[in-house]
Amino acid sequence: MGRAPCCDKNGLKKGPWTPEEDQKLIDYIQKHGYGNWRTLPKNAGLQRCGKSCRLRWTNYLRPDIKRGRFSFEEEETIIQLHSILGNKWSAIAARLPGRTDNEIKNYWNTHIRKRLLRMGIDPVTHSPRLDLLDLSSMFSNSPFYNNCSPSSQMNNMSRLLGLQPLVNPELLKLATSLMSTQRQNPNSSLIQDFQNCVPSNKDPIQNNFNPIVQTTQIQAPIRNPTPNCTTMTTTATTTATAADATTSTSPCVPFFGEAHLMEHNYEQYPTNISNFGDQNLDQWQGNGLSTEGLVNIDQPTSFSYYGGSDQAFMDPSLSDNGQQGFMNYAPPIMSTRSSSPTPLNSNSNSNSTSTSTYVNNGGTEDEWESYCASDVIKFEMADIIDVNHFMLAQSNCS
DNA sequence: AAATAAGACAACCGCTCTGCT
DNA sequence: CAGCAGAGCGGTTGTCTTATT
Repeated sequence: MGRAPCCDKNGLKKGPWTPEEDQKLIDYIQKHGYGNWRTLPKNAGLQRCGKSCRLRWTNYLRPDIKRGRFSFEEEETIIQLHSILGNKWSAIAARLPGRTDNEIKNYWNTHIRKRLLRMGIDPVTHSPRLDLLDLSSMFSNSPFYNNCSPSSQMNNMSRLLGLQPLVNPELLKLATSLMSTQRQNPNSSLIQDFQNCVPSNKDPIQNNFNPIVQTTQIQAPIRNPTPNCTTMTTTATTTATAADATTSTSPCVPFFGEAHLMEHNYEQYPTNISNFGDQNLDQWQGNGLSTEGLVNIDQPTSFSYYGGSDQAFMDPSLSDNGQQGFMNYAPPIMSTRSSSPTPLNSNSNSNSTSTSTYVNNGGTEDEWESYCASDVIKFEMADIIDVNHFMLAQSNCS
């Protein structure tokens, strides 16, 4: 038996709401509260269906709705959260007080999405749209290319994409090795393991996404800089969901990290994604990968951006007494251009001063776009940590 | 100044999922 | 377990404003 329609459509008004209708709805809800949307319009004297009333209330009339243009900070937050949560507009809206999911969705589709596309950023993956530039096929038939090492191949591609300084050659080495492995043996268990690590996405665009990016995604640095801090490990050979994640409070020991990842003996491919240590980070930076513009997501107070100094990393004192599985990582999250050196989501009450770094102090359009391009090291946070956990921690501290 | 196109935003539609009874 | 209400989502349409011709 099918579900009964939410309303009898006959005689019910559609289209834009009039001020009178708005007032009726507001008056009724102020008197009786909302709920039972099916009977509400009749009781309120409205010729609307309950769903329409609910949407009008939640998207427009609610007293805590903030109208007006989105600020840079809000835009930053949307992009960050979207890179973590995807199209979970309500979850994103929950982190943007006064904004509704519909409003954010519309803003995303009409502004942010278009802008990212113009800049060559895939708004779904938040990564450069290498899928549109399948350069590997351009080179794959070239003797020059075939004689190159995988890292050289990727470096060449990166140069063509203007990404040269942004990607750790060692990471590229692995990625390209994986590519070649995949070419030679598409059913390679290693490739499957990698793909298992990368969250499946029902979005066909993402499903078609170039595995170059996907395989590099899991290698973003996760860092635990101090002893006795909470670490989080995930199982790389399974889908790395939050349920798979385990935490421990054991002293931070050197983790397998990048060097381990670079093992070309794929039989020994690590089963744990662990932290990205100082040495690795230094190497990362030494290879020209700026930490600026990378997001420190472990802070329970808010997102913030790495400033480039070590102080910008996690302070155990901020990690909820080590009970939370916070971790630092260099995620896909890009920084949008900031017009002023204002800490992103700076919370005046936050004790995260050491991590309240600034959004790309330069602030030119080119710089902003280059940060977007650096997003090649996308890290699908949502499948690594429990986003709700993270969000809860955030709200606990806000 | 008028017509048209483009952009932005509000609202709707159809569907799935969840929680409650 | 079935039925219902509500929430949420992606996609789409309608309306209004602004820019362009």
